[in-house]
Amino acid sequence: MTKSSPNIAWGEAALSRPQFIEQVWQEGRAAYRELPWRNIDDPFAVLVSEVMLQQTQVARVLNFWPRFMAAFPTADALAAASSADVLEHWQGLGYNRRALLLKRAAEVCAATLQGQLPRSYDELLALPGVGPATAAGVCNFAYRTAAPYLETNVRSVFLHLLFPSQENVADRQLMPLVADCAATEEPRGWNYALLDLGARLKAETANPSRRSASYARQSPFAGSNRQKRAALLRCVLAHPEGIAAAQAWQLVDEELARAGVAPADERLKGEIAAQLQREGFFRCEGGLLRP
DNA sequence: ATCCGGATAT
DNA sequence: ATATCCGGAT
Repeated sequence: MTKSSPNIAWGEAALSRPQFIEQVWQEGRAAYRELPWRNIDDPFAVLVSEVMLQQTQVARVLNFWPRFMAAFPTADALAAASSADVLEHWQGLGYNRRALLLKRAAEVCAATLQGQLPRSYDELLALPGVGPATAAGVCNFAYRTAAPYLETNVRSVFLHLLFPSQENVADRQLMPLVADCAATEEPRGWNYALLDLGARLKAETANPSRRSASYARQSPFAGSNRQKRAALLRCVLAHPEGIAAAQAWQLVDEELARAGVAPADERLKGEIAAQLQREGFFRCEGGLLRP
């Protein structure tokens, strides 16, 4: 049952493979969203959009992708830019690590591929900050070469149509179906249809992806390490000439206080600053935190 | 107060 | 396997 190749178990629903594919094409096309990073062949521009769309919704990315691409139009440009400049353009998008990883990916392309992006899924996957979904996104959308693309909107479509009542559905169950459908003549259009139908389903009904085994609730932001990390980074970026750690933390504590959040204790402050340095967000030179 | 969302390090 | 990483909208 798990192996018979043309007749893999097609979810739990009474929907055949051709019926499923037809329905996704029909409803996905009807729900089509025109987005600035769509229908372009430039793999770097697509990579930037895919990385921004990791853990960040379309509405937010719309405010950032055009400005980012104007500032860093090519992998060479991003590789040559300062981390501070790149992080500045990322502020407000969240999960700042992604910006550093994207810049490192650009540096790999600049150093080893004359500024071009790799063509193959496996080589894309090897780039910093590029996982299975992002690598598949670049293949499908930029190169129009088919690759199984499984992210939240796609997951929602498969769960809604093929696992309508099952809870805790693992990606391991979904992936064979996604891969089966991915073998198409039109990988770009097919995956746009999946994304757009998924987005429509979420707008109309309870998020089907909540029935995914990998769905996780977030811990609260207020009072979190994430909040303090982000505030410290913003503070250091605002002082290009460098700022003493104690002074930076005083400014951060004031900002937290305005948000009704207690200041971090000294031990935590040290750990957060050290962690950010280790990850490459800034350096400590002559007692000054410097982007 | 609750919601949304991929990759990486351990 | 599990913990961690952001911020705005609602």
